[in-house]
This record gives sequence, structure tokens and C-alpha cells, in this order.
Amino acid sequence: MSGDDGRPGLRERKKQETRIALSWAAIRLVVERGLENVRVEDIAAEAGVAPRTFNNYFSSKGEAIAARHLERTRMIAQELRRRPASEPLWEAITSAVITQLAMGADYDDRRPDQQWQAGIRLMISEPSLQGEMLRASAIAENELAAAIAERTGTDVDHDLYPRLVAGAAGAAIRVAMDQWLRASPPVPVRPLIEDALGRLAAGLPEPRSS
Amino acid sequence: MSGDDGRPGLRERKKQETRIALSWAAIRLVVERGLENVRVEDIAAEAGVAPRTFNNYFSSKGEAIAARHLERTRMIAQELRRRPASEPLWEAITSAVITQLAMGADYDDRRPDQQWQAGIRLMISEPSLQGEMLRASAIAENELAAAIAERTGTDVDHDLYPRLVAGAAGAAIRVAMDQWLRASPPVPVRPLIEDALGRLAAGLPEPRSS
DNA sequence: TCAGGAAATTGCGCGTTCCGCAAATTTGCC
DNA sequence: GGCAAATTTGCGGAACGCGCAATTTCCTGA
Repeated sequence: MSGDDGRPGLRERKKQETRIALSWAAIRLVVERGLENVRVEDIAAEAGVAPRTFNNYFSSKGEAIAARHLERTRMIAQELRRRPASEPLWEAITSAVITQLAMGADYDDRRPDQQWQAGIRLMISEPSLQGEMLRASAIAENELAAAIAERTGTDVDHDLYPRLVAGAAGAAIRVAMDQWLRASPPVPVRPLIEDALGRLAAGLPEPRSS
Repeated sequence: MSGDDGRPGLRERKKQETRIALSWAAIRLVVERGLENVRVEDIAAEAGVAPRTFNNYFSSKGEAIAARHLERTRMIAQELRRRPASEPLWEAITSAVITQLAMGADYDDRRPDQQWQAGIRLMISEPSLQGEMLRASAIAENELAAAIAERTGTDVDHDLYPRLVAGAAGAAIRVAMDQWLRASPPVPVRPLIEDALGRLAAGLPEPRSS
């Protein structure tokens, strides 16, 4: 085939597939049995590869579990770049977040996202996974900061602004997620995210009364 | 089990001492040789305890290294509670943060801030330590959120406000720290932190010109 | 179409980590 | 001084993480 170029490459695609398979397998098994009761061997078997291959993709169980979260949050920055430049910054950020995180999390397609919710819950409850998740979020925030810098014409290296916005947005998302998972009668996630990011955009006004 | 007064407890004090000794030993050795060239055995020897004892205090090298950071950031919440209630929230938070950073020389141990700075730089550069540091920050932010809720009369469980403020403040601190460590002619931290938190308090206005 | 070769998978082996368990030691308290 | 609880320590084993080299897969160019 001619066309050398930015094509994903057939081989590369297969790698991504096994990568995703390993990640989902890890989440599924650990949600079922608990982190300590799942060996790397089990995850590899579930994904149909040799145990050694697992460590060709991830250096630990935690990294495999957080990989889905990483990919998903990374897309927020990507989505932000697609938004029209005319849109106000916070609106664009909110839309990007909603598009990537909240879509299908509540209604209709429950199957795939129920796993995702279980994954988030898992990463929050297991102490040894919290760091892994936060690190993934930090990576995503760096990319988000770059996108914000581009959009606002600021310098991501010398100006605090884009990183502040990205970091604050990331924190707001985590707070909204946490609240979402803790709601004892389940509530939709979207309003929570809009609320959290909206308050940031409004300058975090102190609530009059609770 | 007689009077369990607020006494530190003679025994408890010794435990804290070895805990701190282990943590500093871990930081010092890893800064010198790199994470992969330091075994748990080395850290234990440096602190004067048996290898097995290390894992009675910490479950990993990373946790030991992040412990100093955790203790320090925890004190921000503690410091916030000491601030007069009349002081505006963001002023109080900024003062609390500044106080704890300036306190490094007196509180911990002999080596003042140079070790601490090296520790932070270490945790940022080593991928496997980033998560550990972020997790420590998250714990500190939870305590900060509780203190903020108390001060503002909000509910930390049902109102997003205190957690949003704590999370945003934590993000701002990390951005300021990052900038501090990257400054190629070294700059003082304090103005960076005041700048970052000040912008948050001002509602993150978009800068007019870079 | 097919051979050459790069890329990925796999098996093996080793050093390290982390933790449960129980004996030994230390520490606090009466 | 001596008992009881807490802490330290050594031992042992399961699991991990990764380097290395052989093997398999499959892309590519002639």
C-alpha cells in the first residue's frame, strides 16, 4: 500500500486493541474480586495473551486500570480544540467535558458505562489506585493546559493562567465525580459537572446559605 | 490505658521519630542515587532499623518519600483553623499556605528547605512517585475542605463549595510549585503562590496580554 | 507473489518487593 | 521489680517487574 502517512497502521491498531482488552480485563476482574485477588496472570489470560505480554503494555496492574481513565480524560483537550474560537472559554471547556465524560453515562447505553463507573469507583476506593488515577488526570490536565494556552493566546510555559484553569477544571471534575458516585439516590452526572465548572467560571462565589 | 489525655505519649513519640527518619533517609538516598538504585534495605540501614521494620511504617518506597510532603500539606488545613474568622477566606488560605512553606526551616529537621525542594523535584520527575505525591495532596485537600466548610458554615458532604475551593487551591499550589522549580534563574516561591491563589480568588480573569 | 526483515509475543530467570506469622525485645504501668 | 502490651525483627513465600533471547507474526518492497 502506498500512501505512507498518518494512517493508524494496521499493526498499530492491533496493539491498541490488546491494550484496551488488557485494561478492560483488569478493571472487570478487579471490580469482581478485589485488587488483591487478581494476579497479572489472570488479566493476561482474560485478554488472551501471555503473562509476559501484560508488562509489555503496562508496568503494573494500577496502570492498566487507570489507562481507560487516561484515554478518556485526554480527549477533553482534543475536544476543546474542536470548539469554535468564538465560544467563551468556560463554555467550551464545559462542553468538551460533557461530551467526553458525561455522554451516555446516565441514559440509554448503560452497559459500557456502568463498567466505567465501576472503574472510577474502584480507583477512588482502593488507596493504591488513587495515585494512579490522579496521575492520569495530571497528564490530561497538561494537555488541557496546552489547548487552553493555544485558545487564549497565552504561553503554557511562562504564564500561570492556562495551567491554573486546567488544574482548577480538573479539580472541579473530580469533585463532581465524587459527588456523583456518592449520591445515594443516583443522580445524573451532567448537572453536577455543569454546576462545578459553572461555579469556577463565576469565580467561586461563597454560597449565601446552604 | 489510664487517662488517655492529649499527651503525645512517650512511646508514640519514638514511633514518629523513626517514621520521620525513614522518610528522610528515603528522600536523601533516592535523590543521590536515583529511585531504582536504592533498595528498601538501604533505607532501613540508613535509619538504623531492620529491613522488615520499614514495611511496618510504609508499604512502599514511594509512600515513604511522599510522607514528608503529606505531613506538610496537612498542616495547611490545621493552620487555616487558627486564622481569625474575620479574615476573608482567600486571604486566610493564602496566609496558611505561606506560613507552612516558610515554616520548613524550623519545624521538621535540621536540613531546611534544600532537602524539601529536592524531594519535590524528585517526586515530580519520577513517574512512579507522581501518583504518590498527588495522592498525598488529595488527602490534604480533603482536610482543607473540611476546614473551609467549618469556616464558611457549609456542609462538606452535600455542598460542592468547600471541596471546589480546596481542590482549586491545591491545583494552584501545584502550578506555583511547578513554576518555582522550573524557574531557570531561581525565584522565591512566595510571590508565585500569592499570584496563583490571588488569581483564583479573583475568579481567574483572562489575562489581557501575555 | 514471495522473501527479507522489522516488530511483537512469548518463555525463562533473576532480583526485589511486600506481607503474614511468630519469636524476641522493648516499653509503659502498677 | 515484674507483668502486659506494643514494637521490632527474622523467616518464608507469593507475586511482581523486567532484561534477555528465541520465536512468531505480518508489513513491505522488489
